[in-house]
Amino acid sequence: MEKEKTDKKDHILDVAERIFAEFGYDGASTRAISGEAGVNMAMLNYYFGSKEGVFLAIFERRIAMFQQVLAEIGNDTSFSPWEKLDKYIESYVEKVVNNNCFHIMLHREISKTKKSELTDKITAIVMKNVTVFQGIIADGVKSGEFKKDTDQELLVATIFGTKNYIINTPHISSVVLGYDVLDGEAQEDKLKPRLKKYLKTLLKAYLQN
Amino acid sequence: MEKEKTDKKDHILDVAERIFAEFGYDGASTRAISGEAGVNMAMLNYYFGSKEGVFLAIFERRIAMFQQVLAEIGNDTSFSPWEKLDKYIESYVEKVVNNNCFHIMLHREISKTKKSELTDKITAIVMKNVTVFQGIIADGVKSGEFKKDTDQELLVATIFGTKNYIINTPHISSVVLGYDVLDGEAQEDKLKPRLKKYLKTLLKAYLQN
DNA sequence: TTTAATTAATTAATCGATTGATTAATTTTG
DNA sequence: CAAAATTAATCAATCGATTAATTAATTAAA
Repeated sequence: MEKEKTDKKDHILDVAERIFAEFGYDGASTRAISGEAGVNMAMLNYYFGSKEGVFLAIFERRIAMFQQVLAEIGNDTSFSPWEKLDKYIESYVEKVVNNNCFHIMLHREISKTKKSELTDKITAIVMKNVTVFQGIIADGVKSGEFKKDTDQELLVATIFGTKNYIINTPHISSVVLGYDVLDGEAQEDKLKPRLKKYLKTLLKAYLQN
Repeated sequence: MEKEKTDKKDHILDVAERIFAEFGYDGASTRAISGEAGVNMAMLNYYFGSKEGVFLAIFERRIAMFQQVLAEIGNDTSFSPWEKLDKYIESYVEKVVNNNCFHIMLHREISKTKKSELTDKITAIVMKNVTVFQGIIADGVKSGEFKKDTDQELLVATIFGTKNYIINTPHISSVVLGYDVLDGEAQEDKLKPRLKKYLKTLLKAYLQN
């Protein structure tokens, strides 16, 4: 019973995540979400309080995933900067591609120039990831393993931006790459390994002495 | 009079572009747009037919800008691949930063996974730019000036993605870079030259033999 | 174990507010 | 005067949210 309820809630959040990715936060109506999820509209408010509550619940559910990535690599001193970089790329590409709906939803909201409670919250979450990556780069430069005269900040934009471009503009990137980047099978067979390899190569080209 | 009318229309589109960037297409109400522009709400429909008409009018107004970039460099055979690349970066960074509201608005809409007439239109526009860039890279590889074993498609994602990340997630990139990336003065003094230089360096590192 | 009481889950109907759009009347312009 | 521009008022539709009533599930009492 307790388990079933959680499953039902999870099902609603799964559907909501997809609908938010399809239509955007404002474009996704609670009727569309509840209808697609096969539950009464009032259940959304019963479970999550409000539409924004649904949105935030999706976030809370995924935050754990993000922080796991950080915990894995973050302050592990047994790895070299290059190894850390590799592990970070591996782990991050994996998580982002697997949760592309959430990722698309997140970035659509954060791209609103008007500040709000929501954009602040999202910014804080994303910044955690950025900071870890920045730390790895900074350490590598400090220890002399990475080239000195690099633009560390814009390199951040490149790594996250490349990944965003592929995931967040699927209509474009699917044409460029020649296969549907949102298709699960294509992601496993083609996109993930290719993207990992490319990002590593790119970083090496730019950071190597 | 004819001139004034055009000015008024342009003013409305300027305001609408900003509001769309702030709140997204669905989040931006026609009342907010007309109110901010200081015109009666009915004028939007009188001039542009509908809310979507306003949105499309913004596009039509900016498309010229995009195609200008293409015309400048596109098929000019007097430039070497490296020169073309330089010019493309210069021109593109300039246009995108100057029209960041439009750019944000465009990418928010194109990130909707659900296909629609609108996403198709936007995709077609963006693809024109992508194709030109791809052509420059392909030519360079063909002529032997660029390294052979590169991932040309993902390099596209990197160039456009880096720029997108800075412009489309201003709350993040402003923190990372240390200044407001949406501020006109900071854009001229810091962002533009830095971004141009970085992208050229990055391309050189990845493409040079 | 059966039954009564209590809580949780779910539904259909409806609320007021806001949305984009339209109308008809008015003002401005040529 | 005639055409274009502009306004205030209002339209139906949709939005998120709430209500009160009903069913299902859990617990307590006998």
